[in-house]
Amino acid sequence: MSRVALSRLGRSFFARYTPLVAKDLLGCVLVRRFDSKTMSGRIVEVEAYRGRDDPASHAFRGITDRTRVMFGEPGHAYVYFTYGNHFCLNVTTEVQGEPGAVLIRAAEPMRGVEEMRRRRGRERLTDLLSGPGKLTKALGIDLALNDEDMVTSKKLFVLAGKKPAGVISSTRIGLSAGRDFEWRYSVEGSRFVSGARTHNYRVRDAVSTGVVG
DNA sequence: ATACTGATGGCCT
DNA sequence: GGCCATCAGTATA
Repeated sequence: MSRVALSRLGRSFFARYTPLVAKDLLGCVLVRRFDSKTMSGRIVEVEAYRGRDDPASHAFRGITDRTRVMFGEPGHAYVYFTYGNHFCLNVTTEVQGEPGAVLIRAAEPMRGVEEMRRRRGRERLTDLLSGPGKLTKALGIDLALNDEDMVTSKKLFVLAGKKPAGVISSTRIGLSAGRDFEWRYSVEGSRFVSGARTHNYRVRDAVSTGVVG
């Protein structure tokens, strides 16, 4: 059995222009580790958020209690609670003092699938990590992990991965300001991105399995 | 396939 | 008080 040693992403990876970090995170492996369980997924969809130049960013209006970690050391988890129901996971970017973060929107399940199913209460692989709120629920990520240093953490980190063949950039989702930037990046052709169900993939699945809902 | 809506709570003006 | 970096369900067709 052969094994490829994947190395953890270091500080310098994150200390760069946020849209570049976002694009380079595609294909990397997000790992969530508990004492006895490990879950992981290949990142397939992300969004970049910056600061004063980005009206969609939480950091647009400057530093607050919530956004402080976006201004801090790169490579930390920025976790926030939204819509009264969900958590979203970001990784901070840019050099210390310069705000930036990449929202991890979707991933392809790898290790710990049964644990993710249990936490999500859903069976299909494409329902486990295919959206920012789903992903945090499946991986057990909440405010307790806010500001976690993902460069050194045993609980949450990112491994380098294979660069995807095709990358699509598009406008970001679920916001009103900042619609002009194409800072959403996704792996071309992936069935594991958010909203895939409402596009062509359901049809393809139905054909390949011979089952139509 | 698309549209909409309720849940539910923190953040910011 | 209004607005969300969301999701799951329902309605309509």
